[in-house]
Amino acid sequence: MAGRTAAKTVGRPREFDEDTVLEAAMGAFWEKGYEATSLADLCRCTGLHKGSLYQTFGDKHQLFMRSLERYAEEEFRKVAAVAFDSQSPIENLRAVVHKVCDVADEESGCLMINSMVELAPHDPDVKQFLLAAGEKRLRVMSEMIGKAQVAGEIRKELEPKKLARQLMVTLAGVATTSKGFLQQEEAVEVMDELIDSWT
Amino acid sequence: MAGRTAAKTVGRPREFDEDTVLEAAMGAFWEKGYEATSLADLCRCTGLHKGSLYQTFGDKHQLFMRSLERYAEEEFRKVAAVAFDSQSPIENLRAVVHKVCDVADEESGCLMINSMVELAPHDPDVKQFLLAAGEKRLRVMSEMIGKAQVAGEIRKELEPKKLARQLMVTLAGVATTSKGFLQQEEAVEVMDELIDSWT
DNA sequence: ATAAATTATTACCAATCAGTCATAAATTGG
DNA sequence: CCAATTTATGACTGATTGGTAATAATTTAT
Repeated sequence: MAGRTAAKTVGRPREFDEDTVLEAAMGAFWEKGYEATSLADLCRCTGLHKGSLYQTFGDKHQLFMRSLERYAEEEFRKVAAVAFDSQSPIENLRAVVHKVCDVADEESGCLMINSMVELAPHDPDVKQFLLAAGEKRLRVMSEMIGKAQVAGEIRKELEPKKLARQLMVTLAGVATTSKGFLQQEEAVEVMDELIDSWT
Repeated sequence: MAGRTAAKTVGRPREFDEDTVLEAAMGAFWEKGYEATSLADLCRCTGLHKGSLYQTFGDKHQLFMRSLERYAEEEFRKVAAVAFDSQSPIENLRAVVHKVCDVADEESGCLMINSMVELAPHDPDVKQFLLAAGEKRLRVMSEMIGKAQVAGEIRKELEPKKLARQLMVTLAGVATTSKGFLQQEEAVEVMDELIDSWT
């Protein structure tokens, strides 16, 4: 099995770090959207020539998918990192939701939501990926809500699945309205008020 | 002042109805987004040559703004039309919200929300227009919520402005997730559950 | 040193982009 | 009929699009 660093291979070695390049490309797609980001833009922000970009990632669409996947992983990691800070399940839920609200401190929003709006209806790859990512997040939130109910912090007559869906839809709304129409503090307030109504 | 029908003027008469053309253009922007809609697309769906398009509406961006304005007016008209059907203020509010949920029966979503995500952060004209449209809708909803409180249908300790914001953010979430991730009946359920939590 | 393999760079491609312009056609007013 | 005016049409831009191919550079293995 190959080690974590690049195995010695024949041929001219790469002069760039694939992950660094991917992050730069992701940033461009995140800020401007898929259609509005040209290959020239991607070359500019990665420092690579288009030849290298194509050789490494394939075409623009494949590079985008890699960017989207990378974004989703990174976002999940950041959010999950605060999911066990407290002993109180509902506080953990709040922490997770607040973390998602970090999208609202810049106007780029969330790459997943941006792509859902711009691409999902006409791009099967994007749609399939976002469906899976959404289901995963829905599962996690349902679980957290269930735990909070066991701890007596959320009313037991409410269905975790429905509450999780409520949470997801509202968070999607936060991600879209954060593009210059809702301050971060307002986003947090909106989410807190929703969760408060469950106690 | 000119009458409502085209005043007799010198020169070759138009062979198309400006409003019909505008509606066709709006449909294209709605379905594919601004960047992904080319002038060739617009010519195809309107039946006009680009020369006529430019002479009548100016450039692509102006045509888009006209489309967006038209969409906003039409949407508001449709929604407002059901705002007085019942004697019960909260039922009227529900009817309005359900009407907005009509966006969820196709995957094109809402042109205003689509534009908010795709364009608002980098297009001052779009942002300004959407800010005004959003404030108007927030005002209307606050008023309706206030009336429902007077009628004793919504708890009086809740602030209408905050509830209206809650409604708007959740509706924005419905519009984005309706692009293949949320069924219309689910959208209605989400909105109803939110309003139920206020009673 | 040389061959093989891989990457970097440049030149190049057809297609499409938004936008303009000249011309033809159709109307009204005189 | 003729002049003025407006619209319809298609030809025409230069720039940019995503994508490819040829060549130069750099490495390892022999």
